[in-house]
Amino acid sequence: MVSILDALNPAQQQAVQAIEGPVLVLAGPGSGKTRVLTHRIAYLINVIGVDPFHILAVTFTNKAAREMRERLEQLIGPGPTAGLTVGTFHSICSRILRRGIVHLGRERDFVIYDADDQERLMRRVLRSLSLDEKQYPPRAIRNRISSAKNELVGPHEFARVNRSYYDEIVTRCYERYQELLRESNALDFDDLLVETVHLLEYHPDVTAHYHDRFVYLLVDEYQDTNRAQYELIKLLAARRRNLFVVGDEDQSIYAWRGADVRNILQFEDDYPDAQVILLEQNYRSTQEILDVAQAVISGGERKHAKNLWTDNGKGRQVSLHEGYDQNDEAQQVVDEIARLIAGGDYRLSDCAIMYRTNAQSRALEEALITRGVRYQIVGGTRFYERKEIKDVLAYLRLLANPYDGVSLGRVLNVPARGIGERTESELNRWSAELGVPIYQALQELANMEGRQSPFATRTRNALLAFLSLIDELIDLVKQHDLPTLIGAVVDRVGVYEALLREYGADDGEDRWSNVLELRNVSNEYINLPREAQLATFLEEVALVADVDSLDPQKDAVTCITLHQAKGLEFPVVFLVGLEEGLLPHSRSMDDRGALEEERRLLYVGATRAKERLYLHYAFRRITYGHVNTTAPSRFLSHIPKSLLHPPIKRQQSITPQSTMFTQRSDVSSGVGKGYQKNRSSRSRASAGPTEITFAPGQQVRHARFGEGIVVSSKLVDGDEEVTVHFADQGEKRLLASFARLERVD
DNA sequence: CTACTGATTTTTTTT
DNA sequence: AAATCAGTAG
Repeated sequence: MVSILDALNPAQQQAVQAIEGPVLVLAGPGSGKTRVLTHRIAYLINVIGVDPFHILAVTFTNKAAREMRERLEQLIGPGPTAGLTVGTFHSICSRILRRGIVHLGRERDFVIYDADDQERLMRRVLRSLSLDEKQYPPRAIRNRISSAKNELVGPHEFARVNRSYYDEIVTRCYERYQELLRESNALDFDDLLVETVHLLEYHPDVTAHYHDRFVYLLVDEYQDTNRAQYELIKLLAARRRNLFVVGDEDQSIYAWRGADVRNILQFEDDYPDAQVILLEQNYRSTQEILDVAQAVISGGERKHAKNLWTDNGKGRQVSLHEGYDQNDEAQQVVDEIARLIAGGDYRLSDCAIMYRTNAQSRALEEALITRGVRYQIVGGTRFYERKEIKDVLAYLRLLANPYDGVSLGRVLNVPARGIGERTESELNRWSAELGVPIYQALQELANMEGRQSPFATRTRNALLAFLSLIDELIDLVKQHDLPTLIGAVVDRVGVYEALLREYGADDGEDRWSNVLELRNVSNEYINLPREAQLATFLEEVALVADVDSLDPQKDAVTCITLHQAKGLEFPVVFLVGLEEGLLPHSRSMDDRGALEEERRLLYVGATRAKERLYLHYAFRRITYGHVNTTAPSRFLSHIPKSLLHPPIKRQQSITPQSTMFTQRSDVSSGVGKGYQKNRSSRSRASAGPTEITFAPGQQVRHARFGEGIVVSSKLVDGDEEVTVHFADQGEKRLLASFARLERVD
């Protein structure tokens, strides 16, 4: 009991022990706000005696939720945390909606559409309204609708407020889009929030239920909540008013996604009796790092300036480095990492490289590969966004909900089965005419006499063959557990053959191993009741974020975007690409608000560092395939020279151009080859019949499961299936081709 | 309908 | 530099 308050400073204690009612914690970076949240929950449970069942904590990512749970278990033991609800807005809304499904006037469970699905649906909308995709880009319209939804603006109100001709088009799309969503039994990402707010607004009994259920509400990263999330919280907290929010206006970096800092700035207006607690002491960084961060942020406009301080000591000076180009920049970073590791003070996992755009990771990746430095990369093309994965998932979603029009459209001709563009649009048109989902239209077609059919016999047969394939697969759902089901679907559909045909042997095998990995992931759902496995899997797959996959145990350098780095910390941080056009990004330069957000992004990045911070920019950079000379970021000019280690040129000094060229071409060709070799050898391992390469007793390491001992190994479907006993996880069966088992000697 | 080829466009950030 | 698109031959 004492331990809950023991390790906290007075301000933190005050927050943790706050009496009932609204509480606003304004917390600077590294001030232990996550700690305060965790300890607050522990305090509520252990000291106040609150049933964890009555506590709801909202985090920004699933990873943060998981970590909070873990720390809580360390603090008060696993038993008392059992009934606690911790999750992201989206996952919590998804759960509330599934429970309240009957109020939504839907009979079936819904599927969740991600950005890609949204865009496909929008294409269908545009086509059905005979609008030109060139003139009205689906993505732009989707964005428009998405921001409207974030502000809880429905089609009707949208039309009322926005009256330009273009907006009239958007309104029509919005309406049709919603119709099609409903027909597909689908909700898009934004709908999860919107529908939940509506559910609570229009169903007082449901709200009452949640008022009884969630007596204590805690929200992290409150500065990044959007209007819908704000309303949701307001509704949930209305009766009890035990709302505990934590945030930092200086770390608001999601305005482009609808986040509204006013939510945190006006908290005291919303709740005049709110206790406000300021956490200014920083426990993370050295004073030198904080000074630089402060200098960056003070250059901007902000409401209440915080005064960050630390007693961590002065630490090393932050350094600023100019590279010749992005490859040189990457080289400098990797050299420094190698130097730090060799010095023995740091491990690879202590180092993080942060950048503004995902595209910047490529040069870094190449440099890391050439030097043989292990790394994990967050972002880029996410696993669940890969085409082959989305295709398989589309089949699975279709089995869970055959009315899902986007998924149906996605797999209708994948693999190619003679149903082309023409047939597809005719099918769309026809089902719209009937006013039924496509799946139902196909069923009608099956019941029709051949000559009544709007399709030529050959086309009709292709469509009916597809329908019976789907029906055949639907029958499998009840018969198998999830991994077996996925195996069966993939097999019946002929995914492997299709991938080989489409991408050639090497890439096809790579993609195939992704599919096998998907099946592997599904193993985690095997203990659920069979009928819940598929739905739960699909839901969680839709809501995972990329940071969620970050493994802090793994000894590897982390490469991550500044946005995703929020909430993380590393002893050593490299911020790269600090140039005009990149940070601030060129797309943010003409808007004052956006520009300020870029500044905060740099601030967030700098404050991730505990001990060492390196700032990098390049003299020139290749973008869109051609070379541009760059200027150092304007934000750097706000940092007093005295705070920075004088800019260091490359160790050998900037060598004559010719040397630079030889050096770089060496590097890049080396990378090319190394990378290729790497890829193809991985592919070969999974191609066709292989040999057994793991022997019982062999010590191995897996990224997620840790170290283990090989129990047995056998050939299955031309792949090596290794059974490994892991110390923490028990026995797992893994496929050698993609599990990336490392041998430990 | 599919597969290939050359032209054109594209990246900001993500739950 | 890579991905997507449009047009064409089979």
